[in-house]
Amino acid sequence: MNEEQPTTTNPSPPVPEPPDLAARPARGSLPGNGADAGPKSERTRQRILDAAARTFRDKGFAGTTLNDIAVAARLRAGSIYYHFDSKERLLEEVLDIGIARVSAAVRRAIEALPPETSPADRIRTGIEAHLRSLLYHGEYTSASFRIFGQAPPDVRTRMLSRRRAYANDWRRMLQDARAAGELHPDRDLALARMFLFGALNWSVEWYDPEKGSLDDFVREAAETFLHGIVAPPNEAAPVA
Amino acid sequence: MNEEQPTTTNPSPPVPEPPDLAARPARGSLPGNGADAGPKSERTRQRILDAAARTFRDKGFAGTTLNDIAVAARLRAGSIYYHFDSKERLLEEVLDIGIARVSAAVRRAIEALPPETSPADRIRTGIEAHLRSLLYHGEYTSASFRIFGQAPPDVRTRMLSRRRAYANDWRRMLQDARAAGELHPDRDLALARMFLFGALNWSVEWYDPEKGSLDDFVREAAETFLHGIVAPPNEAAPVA
DNA sequence: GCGGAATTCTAGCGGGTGTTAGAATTTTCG
DNA sequence: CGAAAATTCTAACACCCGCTAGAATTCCGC
Repeated sequence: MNEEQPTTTNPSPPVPEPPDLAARPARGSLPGNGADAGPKSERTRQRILDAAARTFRDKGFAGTTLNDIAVAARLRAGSIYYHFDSKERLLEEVLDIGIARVSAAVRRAIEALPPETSPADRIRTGIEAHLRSLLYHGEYTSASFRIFGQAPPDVRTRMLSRRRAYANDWRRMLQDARAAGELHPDRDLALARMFLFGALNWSVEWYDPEKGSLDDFVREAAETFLHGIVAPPNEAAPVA
Repeated sequence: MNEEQPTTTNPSPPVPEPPDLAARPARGSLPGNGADAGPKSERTRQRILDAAARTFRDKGFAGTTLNDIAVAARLRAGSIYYHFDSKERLLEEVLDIGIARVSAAVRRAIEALPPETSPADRIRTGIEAHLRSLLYHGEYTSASFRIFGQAPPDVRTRMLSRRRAYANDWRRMLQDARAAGELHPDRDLALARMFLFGALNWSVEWYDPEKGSLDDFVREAAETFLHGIVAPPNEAAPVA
């Protein structure tokens, strides 16, 4: 299931990170230059983060050794402490990146829609964007959703506010669709939203990109959530 | 999120366990009596299992100490080894119980239906049974679905066959419904099935029994999966 | 209430953990 | 080039882990 991903050296993904992620303290303060740290060690920082995300996802938080991460990032365990204050804060940043990437991708996709797009179509677009981002940055996003339950309590509560913000985006989208009369009036929207999260996030555990195009997958996923699996009753021609 | 469930002392659940769970070796072999071990230590065994399930679910496998379990089971860590061969096998039994309870509950519920029940109604019943059992034995079942990813490889592969068997039950139910013409012909049934698992199992993370009756919840869940959230197009009276 | 089996506890071994201080090395740039 | 800053490594500390052997205790039929 997790036997050495075919990713060769993990090319940094061509997705612009949301710039406000976390004003990182950067232990070695720069002398005069107040701007960003030299990109020299920034790349090792990224290597550590990538390695941590992948290892956390595969072995869990407590099951991951700082040495595991160090080996994957091609340095020694002690050196990690030059870039991060503790194992816990390393986890926190990984979780943060995972949530931030997904929620930013969804927001961007929806804002790119023409203003007259119907609320139901916005939901469809949101689902597709969530899935794409979830499956593309598998290391961070699936770590974010698999490891969350085992995070130390303080980390978890700090993450919860970020989650809530993302959940609010979806709550709003669903309410808009209902207000437009596009949703079945009996549906419980809170349940539907949690259902959706469960269904979508679980896909990182089983989706296999070799068994069909990603485009088809995300389209079909949105369709299944919006319309269910039961055939519409209008011109049902019962076979035989 | 999991701050001390209101369960006081975890009363042993009144659900008859499937009897073929795992012919447990019972280290202290009995002299003449070949039948089951004396119920004396059987209850401590259960206490250990309950404590292990809850602690595994809350802290993950590697994050759980044998001492954590021992404290929750009111004995000393070394004593656990009288009942179980290793931490790994303790995990294995917890996972096993979780899967077995859910799949047995679903099978039983469906076999209790009148034979003329339509395939779609069978699916509805299956969903409701899965959810009920999932939420009722929260310790084992949610451990089973949260911890699976962090289990040691050999444990995981051994569990996978049990999972596959349960998945096959669902595959069959969905195929029957399609053969009966009750499902939308375009739907991808493999995707729908995984969607369903994700949505249902995620509910252990958020469902709050104080916010509405379980009956309403499971009914609404089945409805959402079967028909989706979008309003049927027939007599759509656009408001405004 | 005695005696032997069943169950639990105590104490400890070997090993691996996160973390740190300081030395060693590499990078940067005047 | 050479010195100062940035980065990495080495070696160790204190601690806790899963697990085991054997002593201590509890249980239970006679």
